[in-house]
Amino acid sequence: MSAKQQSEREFLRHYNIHDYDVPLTSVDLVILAVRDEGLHVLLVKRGEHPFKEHWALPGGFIDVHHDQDLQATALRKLREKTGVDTPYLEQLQGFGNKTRDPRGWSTTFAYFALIPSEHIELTHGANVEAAQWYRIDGSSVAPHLAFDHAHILEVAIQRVRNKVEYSSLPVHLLPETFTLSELQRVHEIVLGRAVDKSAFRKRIKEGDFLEEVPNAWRYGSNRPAQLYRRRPDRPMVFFPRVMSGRTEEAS
Amino acid sequence: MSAKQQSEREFLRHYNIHDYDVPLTSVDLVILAVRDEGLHVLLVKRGEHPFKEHWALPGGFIDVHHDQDLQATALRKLREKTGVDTPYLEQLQGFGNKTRDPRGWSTTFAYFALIPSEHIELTHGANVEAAQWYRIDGSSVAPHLAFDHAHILEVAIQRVRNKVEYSSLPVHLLPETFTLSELQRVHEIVLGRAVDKSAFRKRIKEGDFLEEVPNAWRYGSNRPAQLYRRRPDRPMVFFPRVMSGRTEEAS
DNA sequence: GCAATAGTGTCTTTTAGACAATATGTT
DNA sequence: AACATATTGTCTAAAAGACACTATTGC
Repeated sequence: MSAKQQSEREFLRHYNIHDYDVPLTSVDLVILAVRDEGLHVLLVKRGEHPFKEHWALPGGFIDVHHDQDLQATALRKLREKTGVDTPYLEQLQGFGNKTRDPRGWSTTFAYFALIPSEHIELTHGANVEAAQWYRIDGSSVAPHLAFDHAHILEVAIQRVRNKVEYSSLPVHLLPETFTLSELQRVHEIVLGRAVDKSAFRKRIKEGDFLEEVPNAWRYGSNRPAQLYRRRPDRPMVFFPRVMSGRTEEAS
Repeated sequence: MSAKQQSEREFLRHYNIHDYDVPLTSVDLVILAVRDEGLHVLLVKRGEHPFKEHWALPGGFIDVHHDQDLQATALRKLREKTGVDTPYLEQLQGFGNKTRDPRGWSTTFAYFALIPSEHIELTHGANVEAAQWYRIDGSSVAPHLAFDHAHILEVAIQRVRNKVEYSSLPVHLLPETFTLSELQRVHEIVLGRAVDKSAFRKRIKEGDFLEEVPNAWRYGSNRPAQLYRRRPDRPMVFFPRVMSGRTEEAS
């Protein structure tokens, strides 16, 4: 072993994180789903201090003994609350300051997850009294949430709305298979405005991140619609142009 | 005081962060500048363990007694290294896992800063032996950096390259006043390819985030060029379309 | 005048938006 | 056939790319 390594080893032997004043570090989740023609976020009622009895984003501390990385912490929390195992999960942003948590300097890594609304069973984990879907109306903010969670939620909604304009993100709000009209509807719901059918379909086909499910159709009292599914090899597509959206409101 | 508040107060009296196993939390900075016709990142040589003597991104721990929030920590670090006080500063992403730091589970909030290359004085703060500008070539990664800093740098470069395509970001790499040609050159340097003059100028004017400096010109052995400066009321502009960039390499 | 860079104009290409037309199922 | 929604086509509009042209300085 080199002298350099020896020296580093010596340093580590005496290092103890408890000797330092460090901030709290947590992971919080903005879990989004489309249900009942509206975008919804999952909130939980806190069962423990601080902010006991307040509604909050699901989240918690990193388990330094079991979590491999931040994403693992986020996935663990998501699984605990929803049972969903393979969502679309993306880091939103970090938040951290002196005042957001009464316990002291605190930071959080906020993630957002998109999940298909079907077959979600809300489970009440430890420290949680209740969980519920809260509808996102316009750009209005949620009611009074614990910590700075109202702010985090706002940032998340903005990010998702924005990303819908130029990426294939919204497919993750739909189940395995879906029709183009259903996909268009999801876009309209998230954006809060109508989208031109023809332009939308041209754009999606151009993006080439979907494939037809052979011989699979959605039937109704009208012409059947082709079912599509995501192409697993194209997890995310970015369009070179945003939907400029001069179109009127969604119906 | 309500029973609820009483209860929360009681909880906080007994709370002590040192009772828990928590991860390390730091803030790291990717400081970028254009100098000598190339994009450069500021690296420092670590003076302390771990990774003593290794090159790393500047950064450090949150000072829970003095820093108000994460941004303040980042600004403090930036000021310590460069003397720059009002850069463009944006949070890049959080990174955190079990293995990135030999001291144990560790997280970092990575920021990137864009600074004009003029009049930067590199200062060696505490725990730092040396600081230097490292040139970013193509998409190649930096040499062996401490921790996962090579990865963080890579993500930062990607983010900046991407953002240059659809936003007014690059003005922050230039001094107070500059010509459109100089701005175009910065775009070309960051993107690594040539940009069409006419299209570029139309786009910039369309964006309307610059204003002419009255009666201010850059002289040379050619036609003088109008000097421009940022419009303070339009800190960032996003274009509805990316520069698709079918153009050849930069000269 | 010549070199060099600043700045503009014109034509083409691409893709979204508007909106009409056609297709195919159910009732 | 009537209806409802799926799917496609046609025309227009907006903005970028290619590239040529003009403008203004120093030498």
